[in-house]
Amino acid sequence: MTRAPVTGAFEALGDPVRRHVLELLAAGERPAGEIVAALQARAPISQPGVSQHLRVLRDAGLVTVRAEGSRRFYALDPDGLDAARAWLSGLVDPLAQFAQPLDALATEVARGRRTRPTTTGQPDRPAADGRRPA
Amino acid sequence: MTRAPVTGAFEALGDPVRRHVLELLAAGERPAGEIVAALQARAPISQPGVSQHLRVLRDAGLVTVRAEGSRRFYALDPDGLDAARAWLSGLVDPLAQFAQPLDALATEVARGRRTRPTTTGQPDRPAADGRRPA
DNA sequence: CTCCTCCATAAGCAGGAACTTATAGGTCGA
DNA sequence: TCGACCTATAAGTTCCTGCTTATGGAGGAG
Repeated sequence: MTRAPVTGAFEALGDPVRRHVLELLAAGERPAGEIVAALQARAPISQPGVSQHLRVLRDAGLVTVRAEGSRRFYALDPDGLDAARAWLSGLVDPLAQFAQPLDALATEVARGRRTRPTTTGQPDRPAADGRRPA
Repeated sequence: MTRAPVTGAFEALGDPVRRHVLELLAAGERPAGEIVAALQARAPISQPGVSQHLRVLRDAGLVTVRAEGSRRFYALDPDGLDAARAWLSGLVDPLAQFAQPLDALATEVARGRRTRPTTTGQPDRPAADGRRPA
């Protein structure tokens, strides 16, 4: 249920502003206000506009929110991001489904095993877009 | 110059139909006609519609085209896909830029070193969306 | 040369995505 | 309690994206 549908993830990643938000969050969690300020420093955008983007990212399972007082701290959600990455890996080579764990291990080693033990979820297989025509 | 702008890649990945195309191509290169047929087997779409999607994928550097007689064979472009994957990796952990080569190695091993020697391109850093306001 | 196949581009239209302003809901300090 | 943040939602508009039909050009088969 905490499942991140890759499908929605790529839709969310399609927007430059949202990618920018993710890059900001790569440096660590931030309250919405700071995100708004950071984005506005680069291009004119309203606070509600940013808020809406944040919602999309959250619905896509790419970020998480933590409420502290009146502020909402946003952070990257490794699960969602890994799911997307896994999908891409699965494209180039089906066997990469196997390589995934190794992949994660390599990353883990590289970072000195900073945080979580096994982020490696088993995401959806490459599959399944629901297409809706007219 | 053969550079694949990650930026455009994610835009291309945002569409379900295009993701479906990529999944088809994961099984190997195919002429446009087969792609059209395969997509139409799942949902009603016209030949020009598919052709346009293919163009977007090509412009994004996610697929390549090879002309053979009157047919155009499309295939996945590992460079573009790896670039996208690298961007995602860079998000979760900046050091993953290092992990990338290892990552590729793991994949290589898993597949039994089927094809190309070093696909591993050096993609763009996380950066830079051009925002266009009014 | 003529026809047929395969694929791409052109043009036009419709639905949705992203932006805006306005407003409401919490939380904290005075 | 009152007022000042901080953030989310509502409502409305605009523009972009994806779809369609129509058409053109290039490559074999006859």
